[in-house]
Amino acid sequence: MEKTIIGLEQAAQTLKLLGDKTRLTILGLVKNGECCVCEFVEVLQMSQPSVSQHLRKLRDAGLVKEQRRGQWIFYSLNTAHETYPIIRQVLDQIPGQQEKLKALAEAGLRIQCD
Amino acid sequence: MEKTIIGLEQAAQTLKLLGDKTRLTILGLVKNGECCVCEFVEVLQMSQPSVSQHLRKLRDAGLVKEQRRGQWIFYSLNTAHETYPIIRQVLDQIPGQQEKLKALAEAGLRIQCD
DNA sequence: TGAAAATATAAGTATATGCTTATATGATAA
DNA sequence: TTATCATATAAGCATATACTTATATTTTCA
Repeated sequence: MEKTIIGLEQAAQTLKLLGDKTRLTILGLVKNGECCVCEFVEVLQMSQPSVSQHLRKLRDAGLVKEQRRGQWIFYSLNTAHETYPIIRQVLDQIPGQQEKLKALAEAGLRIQCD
Repeated sequence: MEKTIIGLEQAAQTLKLLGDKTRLTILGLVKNGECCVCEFVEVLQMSQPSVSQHLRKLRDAGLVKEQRRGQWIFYSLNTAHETYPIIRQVLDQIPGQQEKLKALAEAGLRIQCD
């Protein structure tokens, strides 16, 4: 009656990526939409290279996808990935990060592209 | 509408513990019952000190609890812990480890105490 | 074309992690 | 009490991780 999709090894690798406060916050931020790197930098209050390196790990594992729009690169959850169900479960059980994006928007720092 | 119980920091710390193949297997093994250390050693095919060290991490974080019975120490899921819901969700999404315990039982290596 | 902005990558470093071997503790049985 | 079994702990070591600073790449705009 099990409907396990991913193997234990891949689950462990995915959970290791989630087991970091910065990356977990990043995933919480893109839970309902996309963000660009400078927004992560602003919200997380950490250096741009450090943020980029975390994003690369998430992207290499397929957990997020990137899309360039102009000079910005936007990251979003890769809902098509096989690990997405487990990630969704986890994200639904931790505090939402939406209010941080709201604060960004109120400060006029949210990036909007057309 | 969020019913998040644990904070992001604690979630990250818990997920880091789950992000290891050995520990994830251990949790899978105690998903439906308790096991003693020698059973973990047998199933995982790794050294006893290494297993003990993983168990200590899980116990220190409160994810599992231990109970001594005779010369054996049995470990089981700490269902009362605040991180239990998230752990349960994860365990329900990875392959079960029950068949390994079944193999142990058939080999007459399962520990039974009264 | 050239400068500036956004992002990525590389290299270096300090700390964390997971194993090993050796030893300690605690319970049982002779 | 002494030996043995099950488990825990300590110390040492190799690798992984997450940051820093410096530099490269790509896009936009003047």
